[in-house]
Amino acid sequence: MFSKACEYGIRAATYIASQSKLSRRVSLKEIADEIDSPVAFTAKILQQLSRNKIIDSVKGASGGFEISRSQIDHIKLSQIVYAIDGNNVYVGCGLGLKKCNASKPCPVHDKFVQIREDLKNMLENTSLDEMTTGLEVGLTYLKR
Amino acid sequence: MFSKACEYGIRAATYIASQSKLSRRVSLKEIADEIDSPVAFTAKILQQLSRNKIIDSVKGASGGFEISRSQIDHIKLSQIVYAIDGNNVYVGCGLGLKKCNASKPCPVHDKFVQIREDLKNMLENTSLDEMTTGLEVGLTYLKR
DNA sequence: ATTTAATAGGACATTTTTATCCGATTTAAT
DNA sequence: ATTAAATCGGATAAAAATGTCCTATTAAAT
Ligand code: FES
Ligand code: FES
Repeated sequence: MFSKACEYGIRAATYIASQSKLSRRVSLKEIADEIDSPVAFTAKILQQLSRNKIIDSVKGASGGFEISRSQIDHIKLSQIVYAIDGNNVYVGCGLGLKKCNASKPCPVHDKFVQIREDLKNMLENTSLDEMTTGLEVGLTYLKR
Repeated sequence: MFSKACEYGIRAATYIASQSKLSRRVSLKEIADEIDSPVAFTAKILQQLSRNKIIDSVKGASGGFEISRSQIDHIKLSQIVYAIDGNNVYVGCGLGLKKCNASKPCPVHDKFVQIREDLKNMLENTSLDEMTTGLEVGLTYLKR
């Protein structure tokens, strides 16, 4: 569904958001540990998210990653997925045809578009804040 | 969503089914041409489908690939996806946690499982025969 | 000023996926 | 029997995704 990079990206952003809500800036190492991801690879993904203004990075001693309260409320999963995996999940054909388009559809077009739209709507309607609510009370997890 | 191999596999099986309904056995070359896929790679995928009893292969001169009428009616997309991509699309966590399980769910579990189940149901309820119906009348396509 | 702890980013390595090549085998037709 | 047309299967190659390493840069603390 999503690339590994994207999965790590969502988990990382969610963890950063959860800690930012507690006014804790977090380090790369802590993030990788908390989401069970490879440290150096996670660093690359955090850079991408930072360049895309999804998270904030602070360099130097006592630096780390954080997300502002307003961003926590406004950033949706769809933006993270788009920043890392691009738009294929939103517009690509389920059978890999060069274009997905109702004027020359593949045999699963109608059924697939429904599912793709459901996924798109889910991602567009899920904020980082919503991602953190279960975490805070121990109902959901970022590793297992 | 699906691997390239799986996309080619579905398209190939659909094309073979459509021609088998016309009592035409088709060659690897013709299949690759009709679904716009790399010939040698497609050969590997057809072997997989053949070993999994999803299509029949006939060796030797005038050989090729075909699907029996009863198989066309009862093979579902889910079986093709499973044969090539395994079961991750049916049971995997959307955020890549090692296991997806309601007892220790990731933050998107509930929403993701819904979409995953919709996709699963769609694949389980779409037969190869249904895949071919639009093709036959020029309403759907396997390349563009 | 120096040290220390952190991210940034380029280069490199490994693994997986995608794709190609070629000889072996099978079967129909001659 | 020989030839031709086809799949089978192993080896290899190329590309993409995933992962690692190292140096530069930044900024706080001393
Ligand atoms: S053309 Fe295949 S999903 Fe739209
Ligand atoms: S635990 Fe992530 S989708 Fe179920």
